[in-house]
Amino acid sequence: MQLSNGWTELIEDAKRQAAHAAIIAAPKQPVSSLAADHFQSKVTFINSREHAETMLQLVRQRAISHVGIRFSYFYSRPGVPINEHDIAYDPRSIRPTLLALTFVEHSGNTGTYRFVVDVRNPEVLPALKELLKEPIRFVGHEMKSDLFCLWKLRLGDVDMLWDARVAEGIQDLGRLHPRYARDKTDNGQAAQECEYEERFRLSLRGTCQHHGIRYMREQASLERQPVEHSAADIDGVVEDATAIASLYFAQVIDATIKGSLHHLETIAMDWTRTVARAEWRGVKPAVLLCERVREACEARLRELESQLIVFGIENFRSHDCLMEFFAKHGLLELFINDGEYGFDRKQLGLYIDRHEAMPLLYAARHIADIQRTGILNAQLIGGDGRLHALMELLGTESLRLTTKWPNILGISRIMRPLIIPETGYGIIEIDLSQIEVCIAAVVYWDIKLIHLCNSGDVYNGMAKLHYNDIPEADRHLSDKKFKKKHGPKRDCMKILTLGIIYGLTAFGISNLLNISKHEAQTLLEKFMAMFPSLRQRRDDVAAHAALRGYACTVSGIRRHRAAMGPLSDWELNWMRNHPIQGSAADPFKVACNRLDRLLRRFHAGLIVLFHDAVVIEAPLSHLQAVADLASQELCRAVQEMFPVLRPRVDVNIRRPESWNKDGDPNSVTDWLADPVKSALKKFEKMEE
DNA sequence: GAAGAGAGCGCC
DNA sequence: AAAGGGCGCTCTCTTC
Repeated sequence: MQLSNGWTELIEDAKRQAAHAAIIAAPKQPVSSLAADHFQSKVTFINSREHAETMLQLVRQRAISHVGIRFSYFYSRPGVPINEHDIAYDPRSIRPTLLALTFVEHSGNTGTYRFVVDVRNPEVLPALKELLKEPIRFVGHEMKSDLFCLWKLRLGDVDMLWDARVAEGIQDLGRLHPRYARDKTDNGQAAQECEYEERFRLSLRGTCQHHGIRYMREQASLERQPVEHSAADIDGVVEDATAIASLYFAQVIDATIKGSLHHLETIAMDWTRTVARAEWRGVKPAVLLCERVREACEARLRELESQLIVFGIENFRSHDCLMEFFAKHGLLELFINDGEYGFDRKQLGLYIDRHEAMPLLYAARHIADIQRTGILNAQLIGGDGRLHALMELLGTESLRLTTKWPNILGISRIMRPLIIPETGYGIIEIDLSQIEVCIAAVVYWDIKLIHLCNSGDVYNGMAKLHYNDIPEADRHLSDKKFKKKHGPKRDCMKILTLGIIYGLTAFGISNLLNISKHEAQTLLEKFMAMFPSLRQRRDDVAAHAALRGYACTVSGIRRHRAAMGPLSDWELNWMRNHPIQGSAADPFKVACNRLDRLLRRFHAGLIVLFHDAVVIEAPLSHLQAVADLASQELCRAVQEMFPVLRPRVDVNIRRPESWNKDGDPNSVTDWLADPVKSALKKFEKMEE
């Protein structure tokens, strides 16, 4: 390990900070006891250095349990309209105006001390910075914006935080899943009502209402720039901070009752900070390359569209147009599936040589898809030249992250080189290999599967067990060579394994492998017979979950069903899956939380957080050290939580000049050379 | 004309 | 009878 590199910078940073701190933190007078009563039952406005230091002294003298914090702010850049309802703001353009702090004291002198700090006056900042280092629980609501304000003001971090929105969101997961609303289907509005209800439930007002705390404030506009603080602004932000402070104990008790306190304390709260920092940091788009991709898409699509019109396809995006076209050529029966006609790419690919128009159609679909790549939207680039995708912590029932504007997690693999590092930096990606299979093995405690997971490529191992026609000599090949020689067998094992995790049926397998239902059934039976305890425990766990009404991860996060009566197929599926998907997220988040702190010494940072992989932007001089550290932390976190596992990582570090898949930084330029040919690449071999 | 549903595609 | 867990995004078509 070469950790020593980064320490030089760290120490220099510390020296600079120490020199700075010596100037600002030296107390002017000896410490004297402040009359605490004086600060109770009123709001103290802080707009000078002297007042800020008094506040700091008071906090240090009192036995504070926690503090509710709330910034008021606006965005100096106008937001980018995404649709009728949503506006994307550049987080870097945030302008904090006020900070309300409600300190809660619970020993002897029970009560609160309420302050509002005018953070537009730089004089108050040094004392504030000191205050944030105090070992107090800082409680916020949707703390991402509070953290952005702290970072904008260069006030550093808060160590112990509690996000009341996250705490609320983690309880009762699953109850408002839109699927329940849809299945009841008396009216189509149900799903939307679900979303609205969820939004209200997680709002400060909704959360206060749930816990019986009085709170009536309306949210202020984010683009209005207050010239002077009105009394209403000040009252409002104080009311927020005070309500937030009141929520803390109620939520801790609630979380204790519902079994999620441990998860909140050890994973979720730090995760909010980790994710906020990734959003704050953003990713850098290769602007010129994006432009070239945009132009290529437009040009090629125009060509393809006019060619398709010759064949009578006026609009290749229209289902009806395709129906008409295929009916005219007597090809419609190729696309029938369960009484419906589907023209998805798999089906088009299957019959690509049935008509001259098919390849054109296939290519047009592909290119239209590339055109939708979110990072091509130049409007979303922030003032710092980077894309700050919105990262939502509570976007899924399994507590995986979701991203939007742009959906950075959904960028097609070949388009990843559109993300590049800043000058002097490189991009690396580290994946936990086959982690969900490993977690399934542990959660459902199948010794045989655990052993396979620990002894190398798990799909290779399964193939060796499953197929008895593999020559003895091949069984001792390296994973890489085995994979190359017995690729199809390995792929089959992979699909069957995903079947365990995702609840695939024989019907689904027959579709995926293009085999008959009967063959699929036989294959699945034989496969499941290899792991009898996995099957048994998987069904036991689901049966218990059904009785309780919720599935549970290893750290105690529950996903509830919202219906009574017998389980639907879908519910059975997620009840089997949630313990795996949700539990796999835990060690991943723990590792990211540690990396969020550890990478700072290298001036490196996490930029994309997948569900089992991290993308890191790091100075070229420390690239290897950062990769080693990240690999180590990812493996360590898995091992701490699941000591029986021997996790491995895949490190993609060879071409750090861009984000890429499997070390290929040229996938975008290759695509640009001939987009149509690229789209049809998989059919080339068939023609030869 | 707005909004929802569904299809289809991308990611893990 | 349905048939693959978790998502975001965009386009078309229908409905209110």
